[in-house]
Amino acid sequence: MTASSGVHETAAVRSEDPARRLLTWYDRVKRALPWRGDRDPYKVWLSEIMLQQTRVETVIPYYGRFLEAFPTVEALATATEDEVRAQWSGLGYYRRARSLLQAARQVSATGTFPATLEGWLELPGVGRYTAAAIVSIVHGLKVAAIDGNLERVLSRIEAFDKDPKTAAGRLFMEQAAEIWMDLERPGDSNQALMELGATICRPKRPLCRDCPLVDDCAAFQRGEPEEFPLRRSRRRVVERELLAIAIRQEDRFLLFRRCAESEILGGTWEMPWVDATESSPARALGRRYGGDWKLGEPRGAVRHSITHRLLKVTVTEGELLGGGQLAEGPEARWADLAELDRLPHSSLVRKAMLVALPAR
DNA sequence: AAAACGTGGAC
DNA sequence: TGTCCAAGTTT
Repeated sequence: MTASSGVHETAAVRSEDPARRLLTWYDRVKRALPWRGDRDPYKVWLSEIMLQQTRVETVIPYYGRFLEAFPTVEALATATEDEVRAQWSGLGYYRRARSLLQAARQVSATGTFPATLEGWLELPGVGRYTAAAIVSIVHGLKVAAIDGNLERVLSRIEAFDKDPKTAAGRLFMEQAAEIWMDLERPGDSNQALMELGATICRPKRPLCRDCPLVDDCAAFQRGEPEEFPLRRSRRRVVERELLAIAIRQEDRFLLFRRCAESEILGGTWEMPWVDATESSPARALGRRYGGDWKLGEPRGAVRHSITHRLLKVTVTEGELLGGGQLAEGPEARWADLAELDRLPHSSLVRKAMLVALPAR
């Protein structure tokens, strides 16, 4: 690969080699993040799970609150799923919370955290990236943690002309990352590359003037850093329309707990909804939540649509007949507005609920 | 291998 | 307003 061109430099100029320059830059400008500078496996693990597909700024408050609620892996292991879910609420990708709890129980039963890449990979929710990040930071093992930042940074430096997500791309990334690994500080090498990707080598409008590696960057020399990394064509977004029924009692809303964990937002409390293509929404509601439903006629002032990614939600008023489901219990309960603020899926059901409020 | 999985910020 | 996409993992 092209980045190996620097290998033949003499020892005299070694202090200026790109990997050294990267670490020097990192030491100078790295952000002071709550999980930085702590090699406690529990904290590093937690931070890495929370950071999966989630921005640093989003994670910070959750990280602190979670540690207050569950200061140790033992504390987490003895928590209930609902307690963990409550701390995770709003962070997204709720499978992570379930996996985290399962993993905590595994670790607690074992008595100790893993200390190898393979050991970490056995924990649920810990994939190749996360395991690599943890062992490099916590145990100082020389393993590249290839995340989206690394893929972008390395694709640009090498002007790599393939999708990093392909098998060939992944192999290339592993080899390219190797060059940037400092034997003394593998964790910092990984974090430096990630920090560079997050703050300088951004997806859009990278700050190449401030980049410590600009002289090593093939994409910059071509004048088209934003063209990398190459990505396979996007799949078409298929929209699915849902009908959400706002069942109110003054300022409280009826929520249901859906049982299937495999569905979207599985296990969380939700507003009753059905697929909008159902020929008989009332009957579909009965199948989904039980009981006999009768839907009120949608009124213009109340009916409202929002679109969220693959979903379109239409809110309408409805009535629930047959009082059995109105009682609070494991399947149904009332929630007030304050609680709605703490519900996940804020862009979807919560907003749908709020627009269903009577006009002031 | 491709899809599913949440949310919020940027443009 | 719509699109992109972020410290990925799982099936």
